[in-house]
Amino acid sequence: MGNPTLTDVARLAGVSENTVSRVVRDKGPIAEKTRRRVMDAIEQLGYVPNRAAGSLASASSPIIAVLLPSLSNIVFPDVLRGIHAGLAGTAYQAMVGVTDYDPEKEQALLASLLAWRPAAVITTGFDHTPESRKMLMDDRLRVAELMDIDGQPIDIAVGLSHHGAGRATARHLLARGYRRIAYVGHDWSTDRRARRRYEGIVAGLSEAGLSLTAKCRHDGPSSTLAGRRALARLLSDNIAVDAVIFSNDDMAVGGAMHCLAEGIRVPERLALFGFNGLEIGEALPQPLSTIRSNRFLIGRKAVETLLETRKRPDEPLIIDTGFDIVEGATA
Amino acid sequence: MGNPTLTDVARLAGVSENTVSRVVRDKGPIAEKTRRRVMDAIEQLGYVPNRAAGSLASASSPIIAVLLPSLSNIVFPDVLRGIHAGLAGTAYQAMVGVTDYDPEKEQALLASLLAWRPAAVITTGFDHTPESRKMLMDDRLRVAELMDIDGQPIDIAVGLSHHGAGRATARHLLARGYRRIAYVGHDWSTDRRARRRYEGIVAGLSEAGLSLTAKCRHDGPSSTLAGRRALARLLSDNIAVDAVIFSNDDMAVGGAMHCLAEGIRVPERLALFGFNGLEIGEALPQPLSTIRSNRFLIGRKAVETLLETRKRPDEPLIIDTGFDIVEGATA
DNA sequence: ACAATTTATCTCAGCGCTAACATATTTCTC
DNA sequence: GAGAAATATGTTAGCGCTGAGATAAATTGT
Repeated sequence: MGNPTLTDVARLAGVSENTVSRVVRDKGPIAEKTRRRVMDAIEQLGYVPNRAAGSLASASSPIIAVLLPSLSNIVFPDVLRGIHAGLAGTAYQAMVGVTDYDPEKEQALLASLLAWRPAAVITTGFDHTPESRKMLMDDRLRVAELMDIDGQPIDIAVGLSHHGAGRATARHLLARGYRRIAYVGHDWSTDRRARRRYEGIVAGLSEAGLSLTAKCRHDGPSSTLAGRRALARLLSDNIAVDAVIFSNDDMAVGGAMHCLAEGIRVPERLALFGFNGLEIGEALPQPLSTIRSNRFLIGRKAVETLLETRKRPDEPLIIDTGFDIVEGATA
Repeated sequence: MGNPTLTDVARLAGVSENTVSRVVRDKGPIAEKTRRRVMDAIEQLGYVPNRAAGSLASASSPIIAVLLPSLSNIVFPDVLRGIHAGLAGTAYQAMVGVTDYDPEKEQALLASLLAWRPAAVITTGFDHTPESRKMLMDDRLRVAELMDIDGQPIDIAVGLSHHGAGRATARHLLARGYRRIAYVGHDWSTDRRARRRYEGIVAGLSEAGLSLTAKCRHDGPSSTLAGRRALARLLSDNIAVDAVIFSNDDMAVGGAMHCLAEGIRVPERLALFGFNGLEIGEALPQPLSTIRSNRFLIGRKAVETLLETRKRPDEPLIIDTGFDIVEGATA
């Protein structure tokens, strides 16, 4: 019983423990002959280094703590994919916690993840409890705040301007001649970025001297079903509307389904616009007009930047992964 | 600099290190008065236990290694949600690796995750390299193999019978009077469970003396777009077909989109059937007929069962989370 | 060929915690 | 109120690895 340890390998290879350690970590000069001998011993014993011991001795662990608000729609799994892509081939491991958009939960998870002395923390947005903020302020810790860049990052922020995306949406629809624009959204007490986009939309319209013709907010998380129902509700008020901006693609796809079911001609009678650029939008009978957020890129870029240097930059760094308007056929 | 340690807390509280350790881990008898004193000291110093040290000393870590084939569609994030739900409130943490359906990658990730001496490993399916299998055989390690139960588990398996689900699909369509049934699928060299369902479909049809009227396989991962295109291709052959079974809901939703775009009446002219029971299927103009796989439950149940007892059962345990036919309106 | 480098390896203390056992303190029993 | 039993706390020896510095071996320059 008991897995083989460095000592076992060292004994078998006839070298000191430290030499084995150096071979394993590929650190410091090693004679090729010695390396081979050590590698053979490792192979023979099936040695797997004990990371707990390594972390303890080096006072740092190859762990990246990742705090995501949710895994319920594909957005954050996409970010997570990006994170894993950035981590692939390194010795680092992601340790994920799900906060359910709750800063208190974030704080609790953060405390428990910090117990591993991670090399970095990846979290979302700029809303943290004061306690969380205090923990994240520690200069020895790298911190990435993802998704949003409209704020003051602790260390680095990677994402896009949601206000800008909202504004771009408004301008796009205005340029296409739509004037009676409505908004269909979901609960943004949790999803602050949806709110930022909304504010951007309002700002964009107001620059043209306009405002939203109507709005309808579903009181809960976004979903296709919610979008479908919310659009139905909005239209039942019989206010003249020629375009609807949805809080995201899930909602927008639901809206498209409502139009299909009710025979509402899109975009002639009603234009639809989403946000995120999900694959499902492309597969609709008419591809959804939307804005592509580069979620995978956000995750990957965050990891790459964090691993680039062990130390924080002098000034908080903002990495804008941008967004693209996807023309589609619904607006 | 340097975080406060057990020793610091012990000194401040005027007790021995071990007492602090026992308070922190809530283990062994502690006088209420002592506990309070220690807690105060912990609070005052902002002490966070070092898990690396703990793991080293106790030769086990509160880590659950999770190996998922993909994060690209919502299926595995759903499982992961279940895992996190099961883990919430415990001291355990999930450490996730993504294998891209590649047993070699699984093996590499497994080796690297084992370096943390996790309490358990959660992986998917029964296909592992011999080396992986050897690592998983270690009796001190709990192992859960998720998604499928048609096989011989190492320790426990949690999931559903994909063969059974395929068979149920065939029977359901037969009972509804469909006879010319086609199959539209994706690449199953990686996704073995899709293949098992296919085999179940064939078996179900064959019990009624029938076989598939036509089939079309997209050479790549499943997606809405792939489903849409594959159905178009299938129908372009002009073979009389009155129902199509898709390898999963992503593909089926794509198929539904094709029908919407082409004005094919569903289910009168063509019935559609999926697999998974995704939310998007419910939001279609006609709710998709499909089979609900209880993905969240699979993840949660796996964790709960693993944490129930530290030791493996004498006999490999199979936990059937079942499946439900979702009637829908497309078949 | 001898010192000055460079390269390769070793020695050893200690990271922060836990397990096992020893010891002290309180509570009960008759 | 003495001893047994239960409860509460302390002592000590590592867990397996890494970092710093010491030492040895090979290479270079002159």
